[in-house]
Amino acid sequence: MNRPVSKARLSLWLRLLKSTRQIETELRDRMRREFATTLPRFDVMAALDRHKDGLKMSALSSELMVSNGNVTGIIDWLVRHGLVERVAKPGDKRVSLVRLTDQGRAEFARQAAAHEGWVNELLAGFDGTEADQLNACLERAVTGMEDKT
Amino acid sequence: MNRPVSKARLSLWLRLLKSTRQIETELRDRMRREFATTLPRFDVMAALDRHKDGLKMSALSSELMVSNGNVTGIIDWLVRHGLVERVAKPGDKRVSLVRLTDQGRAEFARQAAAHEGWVNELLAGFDGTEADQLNACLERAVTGMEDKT
DNA sequence: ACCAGAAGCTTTAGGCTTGAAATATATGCG
DNA sequence: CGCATATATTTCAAGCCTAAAGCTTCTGGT
Repeated sequence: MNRPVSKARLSLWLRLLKSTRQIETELRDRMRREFATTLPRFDVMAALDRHKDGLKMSALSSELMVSNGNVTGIIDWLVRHGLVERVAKPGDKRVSLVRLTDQGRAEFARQAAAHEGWVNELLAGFDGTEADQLNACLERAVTGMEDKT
Repeated sequence: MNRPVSKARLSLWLRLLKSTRQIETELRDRMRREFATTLPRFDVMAALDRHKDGLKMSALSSELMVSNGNVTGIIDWLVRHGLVERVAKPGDKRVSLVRLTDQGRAEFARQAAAHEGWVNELLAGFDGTEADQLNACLERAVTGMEDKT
């Protein structure tokens, strides 16, 4: 039927979008019901947990691929609730490093365990090999994309 | 290194999220610069273009996998700008069918052509076979997911 | 030392998104 | 018919997100 490659790529893009949205919806729902929190807050805490010695706001937003100003509000909330603290960086008053409090670390550990279980369940359709292959495939293809933007 | 399968799935999920976000960001940017519009508006118009004889609001939101109330505001905007019209369904005053106007159809055709080109360019890292395989793989795995939700 | 420009963060305006409540209409059962 | 229940949509409050503008602080060249 002579389907041009651009149609195949468009289909793939729509599928990618749909799958991601479906999984995200399910995870958001469980996060809300089980922990009364949101996915963006969880994502921020996950990034901070990966960087125990603190992250700059700009590093945080680029790691999460969201805009700079956006993170401010989420961090404000986490600080208000005692899960995160801002630490002035000695020698540069512009920078505020941000990191989990002990309470934040404990809370995150609870959430992360559940989260990993949910993802494992939702992606049960992929076995280990398949998951690794897909991961590599996406990484390769989308990494090459960055030049063009 | 005995990496459990749940870690592979978690990695895949993070990769999926990151790739999708990256592509979405680029598409949003181009839509804004070239057509002064947004991705959600484009998505709505695309759905309406696929259903020439009109869609119920509820069918629209379920097709796009977004919440019911959400679509109302987007449709309001499109109606205000003459791209979409609401048509009462005879025999059921609750329902309002919604469809593209001639102007909407023309505008969408312009945008869709550019959009397909952009996707084709951004996903150039996948050849046709690979795109089809990935598409099928995602469809299979995520379709099986739906039971659990 | 001065100061132009860069770097880091926050604020703001506008739009998207959700879940829940509210409104309006339809349907079926007694 | 009369009314409970279901269906279709909108409204609402709260939170997420972006781009752009606005602070403050640093840095390097003169």
